[in-house]
Amino acid sequence: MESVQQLLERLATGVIRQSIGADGAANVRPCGNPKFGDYQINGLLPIAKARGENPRPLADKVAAALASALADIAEPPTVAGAGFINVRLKPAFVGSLLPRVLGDPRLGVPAASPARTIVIDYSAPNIAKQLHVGHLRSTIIGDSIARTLEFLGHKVISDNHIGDWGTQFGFLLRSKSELGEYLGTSAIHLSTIEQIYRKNVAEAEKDPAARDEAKAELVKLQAGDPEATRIWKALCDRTMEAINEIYTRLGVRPFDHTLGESFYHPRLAGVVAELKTRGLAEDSEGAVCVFFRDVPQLKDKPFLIQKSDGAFLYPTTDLATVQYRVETWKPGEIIYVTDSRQKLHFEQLFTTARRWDYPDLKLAHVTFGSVLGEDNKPIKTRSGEPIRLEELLDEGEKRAQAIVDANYADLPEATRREIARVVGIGAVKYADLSQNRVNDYVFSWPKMLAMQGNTAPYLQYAYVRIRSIFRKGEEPGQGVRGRGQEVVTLADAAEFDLAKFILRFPEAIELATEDYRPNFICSYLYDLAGKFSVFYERCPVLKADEPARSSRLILCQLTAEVLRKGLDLLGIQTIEQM
RNA sequence: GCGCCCGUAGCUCAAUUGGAUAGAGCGUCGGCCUCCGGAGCCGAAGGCUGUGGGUUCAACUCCCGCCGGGCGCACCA
Repeated sequence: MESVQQLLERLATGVIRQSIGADGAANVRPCGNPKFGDYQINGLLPIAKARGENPRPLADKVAAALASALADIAEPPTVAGAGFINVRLKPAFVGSLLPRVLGDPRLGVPAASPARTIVIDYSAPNIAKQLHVGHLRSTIIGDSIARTLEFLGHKVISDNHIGDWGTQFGFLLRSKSELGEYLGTSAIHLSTIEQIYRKNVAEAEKDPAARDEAKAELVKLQAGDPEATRIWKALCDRTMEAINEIYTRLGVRPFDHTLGESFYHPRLAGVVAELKTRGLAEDSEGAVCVFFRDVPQLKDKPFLIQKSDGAFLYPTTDLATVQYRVETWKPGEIIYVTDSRQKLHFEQLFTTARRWDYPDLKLAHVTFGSVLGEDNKPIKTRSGEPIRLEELLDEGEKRAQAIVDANYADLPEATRREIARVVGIGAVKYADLSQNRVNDYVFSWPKMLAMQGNTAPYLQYAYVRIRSIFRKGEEPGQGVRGRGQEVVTLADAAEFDLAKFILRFPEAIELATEDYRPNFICSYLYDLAGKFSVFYERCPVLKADEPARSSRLILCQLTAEVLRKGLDLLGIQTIEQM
């Protein structure tokens, strides 16, 4: 269904055209300050400027015409400031909308039009390595963006671009008999594989013979040697098994595709040849490069697609990946979620891809900053190693468990454990998603697990309190829907305020989608929970007389559903009690 | 050297993409429990948005210059 903002935009733009004959958009925004009203029309200022007229008289004219056009929707609009038109919604209009939102599986969020095919590339772990904090942001930000785009009705294709090819396998395969033993018999832990890798790297640093052996192993693998290939395959399988366990714990959606770098290997020579033929790439100092001489920021930053020894590089694979994705899925857009340090690489990649064959393809690099420790430096263990995701999730659950045990000793143990799991994992994810992704953020257990402030536990608790009303009142919740009640009465200011805010869920989704910023969903949900709290303190639900009781139950139900859906778009679960 | 990103309350962060009086949490101070879950709610104090110019009816937001911090820049990914 159409959102309130869209409705106002459509109507006001029409009125502007009719009343003053201008083509400009109404540019409807929520009012920054509620004292002015609910929505403000900002579009008259640019129109007046273009015409060289005083905006106030123009705005007066439009406001007068709007009064009748919006008669059922809003109070007569008023003009304020430099030429803003303020719109104040009528309770009856808002009340009439709520049952429709309740009956809408999308909770009032309009479907994307047109729906597009969007490939999203995130997480991208490496074979033979454990997931660590470095993978956390890409994985959960990507997952949330994928969920949100899909909710809007787009065709989303998630593709995990695994690091399954490259020099690390030379070092690993040097120990292939050792690996073969482990991989052949039982499940080997990734930490053992990492140890073997580190041992070989260390040896190669000291001993040139060891280095040559590693190189020779890599060559064998790349030439398709059966033994090397078998071990490599087993390493990939074992790693993905372990990584999928973490994905399951994290609650990220399964990837639609997991196509690693190795998948693109057969295409690489062709990519280089084609770019050279097309004149986009050229030989330089023995290697093959793409230059961007006409782009000021990139003019002294070549993009290397083939080494002087003939080997291909990360950029080559990424170009081949674009080619494959376009051929296979014909997407309108490809989104990459990686840390901001790779920004230059993606600028080069995108520029090259556009020049190559894909001028109309939208390419987006969604960047994010580092996770910092309490010392404001990238978070590490005492020994300087990256923190493994497994440990991190363990600790989150453990800390949540301690809080739950202390507060709810009366609940059965299994219930407490489930609560701790949902709260602990949710807290870690929410702490990350609630922040503007471009900044670094400081990782802090006490803050993310706090019950007050913009945290997952606070929102989960808000949800639980609402569900508790339905349990207590023996109202099944779903019973509220389909009761056939047409109008919600909104007598109290707190009811009206909450109701209007529920109708703004689509705005939050739109903001979050435009710039791939899940934190807009977070701050909306936090504000929603705050408005609900005010309502909850001031307006008894179960003890209220009709029709207030039914109306309030609908408000409760809607708040709960929006909270649950919003958290779901963040990849965070809710529970019924905690 | 070149390029990119970031400087907002004591601390950790928001700010609807150029809109009206820059908002939260923590911390500090003060209120609210015969009432649906107090892990809660309400209120107060706290700001020259790093800095100097510019564009605009309007700038935390855009442009230029400084000062701080981070990151990246030819054979790793």
